[in-house]
Amino acid sequence: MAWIKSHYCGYLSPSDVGKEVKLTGWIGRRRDHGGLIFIDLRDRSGLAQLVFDQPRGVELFQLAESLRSEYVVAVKGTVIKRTAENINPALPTGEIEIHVSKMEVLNRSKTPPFYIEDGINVDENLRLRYRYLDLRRPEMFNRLQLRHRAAKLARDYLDSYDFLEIETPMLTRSTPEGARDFLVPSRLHPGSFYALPQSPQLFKQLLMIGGVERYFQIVRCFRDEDLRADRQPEFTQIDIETSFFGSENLFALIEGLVALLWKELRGVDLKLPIPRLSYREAMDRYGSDKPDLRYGMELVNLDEPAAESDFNVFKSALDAGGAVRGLLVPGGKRFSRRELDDLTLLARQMGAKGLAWVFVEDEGWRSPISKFFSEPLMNRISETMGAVPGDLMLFVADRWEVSCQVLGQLRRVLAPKNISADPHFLWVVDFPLFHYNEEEERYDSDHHPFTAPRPEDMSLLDSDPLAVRAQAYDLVLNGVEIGGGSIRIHNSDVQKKIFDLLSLTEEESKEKFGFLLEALSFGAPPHGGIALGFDRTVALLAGDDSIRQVIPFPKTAAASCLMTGSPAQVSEKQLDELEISLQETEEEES
RNA sequence: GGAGCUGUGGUGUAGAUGGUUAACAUAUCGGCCUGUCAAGCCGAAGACCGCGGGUUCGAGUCCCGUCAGCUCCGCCA
Repeated sequence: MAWIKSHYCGYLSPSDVGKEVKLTGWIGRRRDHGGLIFIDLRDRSGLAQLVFDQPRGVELFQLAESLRSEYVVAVKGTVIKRTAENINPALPTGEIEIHVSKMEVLNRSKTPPFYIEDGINVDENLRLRYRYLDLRRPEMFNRLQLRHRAAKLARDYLDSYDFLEIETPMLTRSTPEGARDFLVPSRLHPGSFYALPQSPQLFKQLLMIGGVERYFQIVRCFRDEDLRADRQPEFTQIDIETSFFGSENLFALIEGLVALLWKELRGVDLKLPIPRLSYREAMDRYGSDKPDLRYGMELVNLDEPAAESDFNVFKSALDAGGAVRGLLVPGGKRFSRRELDDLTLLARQMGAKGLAWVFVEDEGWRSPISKFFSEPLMNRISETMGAVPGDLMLFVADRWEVSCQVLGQLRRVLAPKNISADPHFLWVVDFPLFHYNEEEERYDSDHHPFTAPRPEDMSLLDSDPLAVRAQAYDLVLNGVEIGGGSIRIHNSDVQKKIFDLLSLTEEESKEKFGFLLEALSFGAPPHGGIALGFDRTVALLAGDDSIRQVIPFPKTAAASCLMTGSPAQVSEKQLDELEISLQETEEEES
């Protein structure tokens, strides 16, 4: 029997009744009644019920009796309409079944270690070790399919705007700053190493200088940092770069793309344009540079009333140029002393010196700090916060960033339980160009060293670098950063100046980035771009919390692959060819 | 680098305060069964409780260490 199927199992319908079909797939559940056997035949499309009984041939029936889970078979049979009482409304193909006339077992299978079906509850360990079995589960195949469709939509969309998909090197050079690089030793240059790209950043800029004008790439990136539910050592970006294309054009382009994805893949109509918040405002109102706008609980500025209190913690923070911010927790009276202690601990871990709390009751404040506040002041603060009896108010007084960030973290922890999954997109713009690196005692790029300052802030580069705003932007969805980009520096003098401010010596910047500085001096067009985190985007489209769900073969939290056993040791010969010797591992003496 | 949670037949779980034959469901194997779709009924086999120490007359249970998975902090331009 030829193994080409005439139909997919899951797409058979009453309109196929009477047809002779050829099906291929895997054996799912088997219901053996002795003289009558029902078998769910599964392929990537879904299930169809096969029926075997004695009168249709003893040999075929015996073969059907020998079938076990995950055997691979090809069958030929007739699509039959089920009688009314035998219809299974829970199954898309529940109105029909296949009366098999011929069957070939193409392969047998060991008993799988877990059920090949949706909604299973097994250790992720097992799923990762047997990922190929996990991928047979419909919900996993659907994720692969969703990912494919998202990629295809993005490609076609960008193609329609004249973007070219262009590949860039995977073996490139290590650059300072940014994440830790994955290094690849060079055999032809012993002692030298390639780095896998953290992103194609420099290459896409060089493509702009190369006259491409509109580039994109759905590309793997590598960062040797610790993992999270939304971070893998290798991940995929939709990487975009354009020339002669200001940030407004870029926003419109990306908004069109995400609207297309959500429309086609989720049936959701996004309201465009996507709202924008400056970094400053996002921090001030939500305590985060990627706020989740699906719920309120905005932070409240209490600088003025706090200054009038006798509470030294508030006053000294304000005197030092800091800020006092409040977070209202509606109905927060249910919090126990112990839960408050946990919140305080969290606040301390986030860098706050402490956390002040106030229960608002009918009689007024119940709080360890109430003695520092007059009655009118307490009322004024409650009013500013919008608090009513039964609510809990949390206050942090510290440096502005700390006050905001700590309460922003608490806002996330204390978020309402049943927030909708509706997509709330947001652009966060006007990031600072630099932040101060206390450890290294120098300025670091907030985004990356090729980000252009806002033109009106250029003069601040010399006087107050930390006040310079960048032409950088992040795309945020429901509290998740799904993309970020910037307008780049296209002038070699400005680029030199930035390198200088980053405390890169002329020698260093020439050594590491000389090719870029030279390229910028040959008529570099104004350009800029963005990269969307493809794994995160697909995970959000799929409604998953972890990007591992939408990556076919992901790594564990310790960055290993449980299926292949990578990373693994290599042979002496391989190391010799690379002139690499391993250090003796130090045995602990105890 | 740090913190927390988890680890018991193939799988998912139960095993208060330490007590001798580690329980249940499901899967598996065998038998019966012609309308099931989580098929049903009967029976069988299957676990040295992640690993290594320790405390104890006695450890799945308590202690220490270690490994693995997950989550978070640091880290991620």
